[in-house]
Amino acid sequence: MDRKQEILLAANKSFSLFGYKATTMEQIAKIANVGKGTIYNFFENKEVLFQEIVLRMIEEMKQEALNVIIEEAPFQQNAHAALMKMLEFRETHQLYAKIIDEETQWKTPAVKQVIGQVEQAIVSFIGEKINKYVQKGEIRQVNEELVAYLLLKAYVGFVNDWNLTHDDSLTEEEIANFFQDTIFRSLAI
Amino acid sequence: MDRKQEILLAANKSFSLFGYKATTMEQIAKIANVGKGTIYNFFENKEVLFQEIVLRMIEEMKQEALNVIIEEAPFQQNAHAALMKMLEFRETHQLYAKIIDEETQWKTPAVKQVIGQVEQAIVSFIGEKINKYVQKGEIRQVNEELVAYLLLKAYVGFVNDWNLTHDDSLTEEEIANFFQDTIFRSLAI
DNA sequence: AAATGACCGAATGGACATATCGGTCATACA
DNA sequence: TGTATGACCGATATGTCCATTCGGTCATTT
Repeated sequence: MDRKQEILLAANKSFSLFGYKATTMEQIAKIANVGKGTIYNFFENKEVLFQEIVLRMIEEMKQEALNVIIEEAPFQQNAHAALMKMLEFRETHQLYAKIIDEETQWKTPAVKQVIGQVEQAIVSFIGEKINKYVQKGEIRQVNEELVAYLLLKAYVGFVNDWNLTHDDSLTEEEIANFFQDTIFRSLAI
Repeated sequence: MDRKQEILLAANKSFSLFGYKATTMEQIAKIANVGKGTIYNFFENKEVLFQEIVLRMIEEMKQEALNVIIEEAPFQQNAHAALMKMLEFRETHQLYAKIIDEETQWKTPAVKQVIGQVEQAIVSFIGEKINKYVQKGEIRQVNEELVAYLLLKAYVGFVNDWNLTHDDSLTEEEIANFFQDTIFRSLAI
């Protein structure tokens, strides 16, 4: 397999297992079976490597969402299906939320930038989809950025934050049905 | 004025100005014009003092909300009015979010407990109001806890988190109208 | 009975030495 | 000639003192 892929896999494994700070470039190199210097042939630095992994995860998630969206299906059905698909990866999302949170506490501008990029990537993807259905005339005219932002915050809230103050998680169905019943519903014409 | 009130005022001022850690009990005592020991006649420890301040702020907010709610008015109007009233205090809310966030980074169970209490107090207040309108038959039957939780997360999201990735804040009207247009709207029969 | 500040032990922060890590680059290698 | 590599370097983190500060107590005062 090509070295870049190996490095990404190794880094992903190490970040997931030990978090950002506790992962060293040497460790990644060892797992990937490459020299430390090789990593720097592909990635500018540790921060960028991490960013690349996160951004690739988002791309994967976009693809997963697109795979369950049926062009001719009504908005509600597609929204529900896409959300259920995302929820299949909720543990992964929680894990990355935790790692990014660990990074956040440390307040460098680079971290803020990563968070901004992640948020922007997700919000603009959701925003585009919302917009498509607005144009189709299937849902009301709304500020798609605000709706997308709300959806993201709600998702993180129920998948991640909820467990901080509640003993048991909400099930995928509870979450998806609730979204269906509130936010998605409010968009209907 | 009674000493407990003086202490609360002094502590509030100091926490707001310097944050939790940088505020010392001696400092509070000095501002309040009392001996340090006196504080401990009213509050078990620093953590509890802070908690008391936050919980009192929530009580104030509840009162402010109740003051603008008109018993006979429709749900949408009251929800909008209450939200607009809360938004008058958004800077204060942001400030306390920051202080609590500062505390959070430090991960003691006591902090988690405070956060839990704050969340629970807010969610159960909103939940009760939601429930009232459900019983009146003005809004759909929904899981009031989930709706309240969503409203809280959305509020914090737009008032607090939004500014982390955007240069300019949303106006009170933008936020309130958006809520009206999405979450509140979805509750209508 | 309530208020207080001297007092205590624990926690914090500063200073300094050491270790570790991110990142570079001269060399090896293909 | 271009890619891979690990020894090397400077910066940052970690560990270790010790002095100071702070949260919390309590004997004394009011």
